[in-house]
Amino acid sequence: MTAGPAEDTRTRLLQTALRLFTEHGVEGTSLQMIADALGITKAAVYYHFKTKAEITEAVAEPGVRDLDDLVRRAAAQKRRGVQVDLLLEGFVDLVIRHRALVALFSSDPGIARAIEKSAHGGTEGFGQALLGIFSGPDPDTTARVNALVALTGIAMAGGSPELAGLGDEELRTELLDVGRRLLGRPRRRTLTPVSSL
Amino acid sequence: MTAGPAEDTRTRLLQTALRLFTEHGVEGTSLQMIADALGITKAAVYYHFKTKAEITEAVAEPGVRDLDDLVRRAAAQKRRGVQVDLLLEGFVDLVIRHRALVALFSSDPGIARAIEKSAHGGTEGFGQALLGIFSGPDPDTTARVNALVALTGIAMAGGSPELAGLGDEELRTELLDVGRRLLGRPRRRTLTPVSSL
DNA sequence: GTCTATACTCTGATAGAC
DNA sequence: GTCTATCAGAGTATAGAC
Repeated sequence: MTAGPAEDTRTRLLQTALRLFTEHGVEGTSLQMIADALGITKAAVYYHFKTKAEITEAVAEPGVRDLDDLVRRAAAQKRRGVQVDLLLEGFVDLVIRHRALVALFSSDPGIARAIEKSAHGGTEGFGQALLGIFSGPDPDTTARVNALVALTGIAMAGGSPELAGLGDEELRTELLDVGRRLLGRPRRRTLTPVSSL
Repeated sequence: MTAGPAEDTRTRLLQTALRLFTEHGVEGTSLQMIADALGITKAAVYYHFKTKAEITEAVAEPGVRDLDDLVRRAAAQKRRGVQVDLLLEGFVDLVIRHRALVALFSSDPGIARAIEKSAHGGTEGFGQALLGIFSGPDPDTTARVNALVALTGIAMAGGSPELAGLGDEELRTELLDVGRRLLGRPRRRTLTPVSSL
């Protein structure tokens, strides 16, 4: 948490790792590549992170943290409509804010597993928690399918290179629209800015 | 293509590989694990496939082949409505028929890359082709987002363990419904059976 | 506390004997 | 068609320089 030369190397390492992961995938990025890019040795990398998995977890951590916060905040709401709206808007904002990470996560099991492990402080993946709120209590099959398609579709579309050229605001409006349609929420203008989460 | 003892080992190898890939992911499955499960050595595996990537491609091949056929058949249709309906129904059927494969492909870049390489006989991934038909000519942003969400959502939901307990017919109905909703196609009863593709 | 040197095991992959 | 032997490179690990 404190600043300093050590923290600096650690930070540079994570930035470099994210870049290399994005370019070559997690599997396709070796510790040697990271070390070379930083001008240090493989063993030096190992000093900062005991395993490669620890690096992927640290890279994903900002997104995981935001997602975890979001789920807690949504779960704390009493009315289901508010719960769903808050979760949907928060999720869309999160996908946009962490676009690079989401793109990586959407197409790489290394990151996906890191997220499931590190998050929610427990055994259960919090994909379950998201789905539970989106599909509601005692959901029928249709509700479950719609919730799943909304969740995965928003994440995949948001991370897709296909839409990488879209601006944040436009992408946000589109993803919210499609999410509301799938979840049966009324379409409305929301004034919540992207930076509010 | 001919039957025989060689083909038998090859077949067993691919079955075993799919099972292990599903359990541990592509990256998490070593050639040694495959060899051990078959009671042969790693080098024997290399007799049947020159690289590990060749194994993942061969595992994915049945699904890739069906998808390729589907895209060609859809592209051959003249009217856009027919194109979209045929592609949607075919895609849903395909996801259901190759559930295990889709689950793997949805969460593993090893398989995803194998598919993009081996398919459509060329440089361009045929995810583009699917998207092109779904989003239509000169699509606006909304159409592109809806097509992306439909495509990825159907694949991810169909391959999700969350819906693994659903029967083929029920899953088919649900995925078709959500797909039609996203693509703006009229909901209708279709009599095309799963086995018709 | 930060890093280098070195080495160990396992992976994907190749060559050649049977 | 399968084996043994071997390889370079991966992730992991420790000892020790500074």
